Amino acid sequence: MSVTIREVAREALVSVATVSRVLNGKGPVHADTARRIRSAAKSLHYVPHGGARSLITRRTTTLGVLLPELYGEFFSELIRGIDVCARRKGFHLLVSSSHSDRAESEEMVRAMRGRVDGLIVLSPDVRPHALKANLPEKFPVVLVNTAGGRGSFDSLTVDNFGGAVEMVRHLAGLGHRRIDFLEGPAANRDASERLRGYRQARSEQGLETSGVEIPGDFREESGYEACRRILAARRRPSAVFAANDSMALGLLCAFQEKGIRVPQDVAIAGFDDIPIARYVTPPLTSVRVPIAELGARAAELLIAGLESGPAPGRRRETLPTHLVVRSSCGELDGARPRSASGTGYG
Amino acid sequence: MSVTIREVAREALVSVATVSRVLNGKGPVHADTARRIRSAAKSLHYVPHGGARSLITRRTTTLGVLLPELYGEFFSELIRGIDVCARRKGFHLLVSSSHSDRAESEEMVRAMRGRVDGLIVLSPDVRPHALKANLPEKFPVVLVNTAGGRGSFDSLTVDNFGGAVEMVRHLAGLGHRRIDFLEGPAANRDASERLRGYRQARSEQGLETSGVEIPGDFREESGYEACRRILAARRRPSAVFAANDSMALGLLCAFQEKGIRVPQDVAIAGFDDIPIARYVTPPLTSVRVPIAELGARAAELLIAGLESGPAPGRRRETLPTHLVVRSSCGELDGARPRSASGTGYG
DNA sequence: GCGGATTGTGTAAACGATTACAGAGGTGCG
DNA sequence: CGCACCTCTGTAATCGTTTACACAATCCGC
Repeated sequence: MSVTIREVAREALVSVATVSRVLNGKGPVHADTARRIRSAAKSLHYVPHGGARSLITRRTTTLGVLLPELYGEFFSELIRGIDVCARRKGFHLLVSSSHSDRAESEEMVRAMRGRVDGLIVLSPDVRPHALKANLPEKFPVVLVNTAGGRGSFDSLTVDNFGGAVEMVRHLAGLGHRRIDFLEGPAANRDASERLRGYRQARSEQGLETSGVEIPGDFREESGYEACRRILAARRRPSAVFAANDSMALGLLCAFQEKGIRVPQDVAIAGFDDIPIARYVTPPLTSVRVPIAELGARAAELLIAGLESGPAPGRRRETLPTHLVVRSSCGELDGARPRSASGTGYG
Repeated sequence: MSVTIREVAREALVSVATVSRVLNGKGPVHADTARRIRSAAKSLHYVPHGGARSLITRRTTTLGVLLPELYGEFFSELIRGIDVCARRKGFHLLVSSSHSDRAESEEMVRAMRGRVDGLIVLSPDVRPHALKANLPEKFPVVLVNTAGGRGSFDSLTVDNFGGAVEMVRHLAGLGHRRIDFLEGPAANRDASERLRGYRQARSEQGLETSGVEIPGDFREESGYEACRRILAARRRPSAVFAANDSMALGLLCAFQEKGIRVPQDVAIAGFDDIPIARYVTPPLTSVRVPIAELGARAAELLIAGLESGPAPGRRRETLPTHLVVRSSCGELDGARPRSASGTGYG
């Protein structure tokens, strides 16, 4: 079928060992021989067989990435971050997404054996113990935004809690006393941390608390729907803090259709700072989440662990978030913060 | 290091052949023996080594996906589509993105040897001949939205040309005589096809033609920037057709900041129908591109070719696009088309 | 009780690479 | 000249599987 090292050897009139040496740059080989081998390899379109190679070297130079069903740009940003870092260090990516139930996740974990050197896991469905049961002893794993990474594996999170706290303080600082919160999916770790931050800051600031949490699912549609509940309430909020930007934008759209002015009648804030956030009217105040950096850092951590053997101790890192103030909360008078404020999403 | 089939065999007091037979469900094995083997495998956390296995079976049950540096949701949607289909057929995905120059692309192609059974290629940088030079004879490949797939490989496209034509006709039908076009990146195939469609329909409809094409790069920022050029022109367009939604939204934002009303003062249309398009004010008229289906179809085509040997003839498919009319062009009077109009992006 | 399936299992040869080891030839030095 | 030591190359073992083939035991119909 496809050409092997043996055929290259025959063509160049040498043994397979010498071919291997030339192609991997190891061991001393006569310049003429090397030239002959290289030209034979090229003319035969020889490419070494990854599987065979990894069998003996015990390395695949491939990182596995396990993802849940994800909606929107988070996924692609994260992959991009991981990929950039992995590529720089000479690694490939074996990605598997869209697995929602736990059995399927575990199946994926098993399928990665012998194909990857380490794993980056994002699925909140994969419990640490399930990972352990399906992986070789001491297999390198980095958990990202996953619940209960306690002790077993290296793990990485963004400071969802801190970002939410900061946003609520910002809103309170602008004089808002009643701030509704538009929740994300109940099972989602990021969502619950943002909710926790909101609650903490709300009570810390002594804000109103009656019936101000509205269910949502991170999608534009649910933000749009939330409008109805907000308008139906006896007392209306002066600000709404959505657990992510997509919902904030859905809500913004709904408000504008009803003739409710933002930010004059009600302020809106989001979370994530997706690229479009600064290009809606009014531009959306949000919390910048360094998604690409999160991915890159995960890859970095994993590869470091790969090269230096098992890590000394389990690491747990939290990446900071940053408040991005735009005019949807009335702070600025229509001036649009330009890209000089940092893109990071490019 | 990690447990092999040999250790399972020893534990279950049988030969490796029998273990393999049980785990793959081939050949007759005594029920008791099978039970013993299965329990040994489970207690040892045995997982077969993918590399070793693929070496002998000559199958990896993995599909390679080659992507360029991509911006926005196109990437994640496409991957999702591919993944859903691949998973259903029992395949994994080896993804590689962010390779921009050609040498790097070729390197990636080579790296896939022995790791994947077939390739889905999106990079416009990978010329067909470069593919041929770096792949085994008859290696299954499906090209997606790539220039010059003429003859060599199966290929798949969306009807960018037709979609653009349809949009211009729609705008002309609303009475617009001067329709500016906001271009995508010059090297991008989708962008150039959309431009071609725009030009074709423009001349077909006998519309104005002087200096109405504005450079852009598919990003919000360039749509925002385009506003300046449009306002500086001697004659202003009554409609602007952007080569993608991101730019359309950037332009919309810029217009609104200048107090120019959409659609009363100027109409705006986009291309792609990204989820946010129906949640801006006013909702954006666009062209629906079935990205996820595109990915799914690519995977389907590839897998079909895998299972039935080399395809009879090279196939070339074009997926249809659909006009999605919302109020940004003045057709509707503020009523927002609801998700009943078909999501497909969920 | 005897050939011929049938069933259950083991032995060993692949698959395509890497690499330890050894050997061949040349060089420098005492 | 002999010995140690390079440089260059080949032989063969190895990685963890699958599977063709061989073989033993059991079963069936006569």
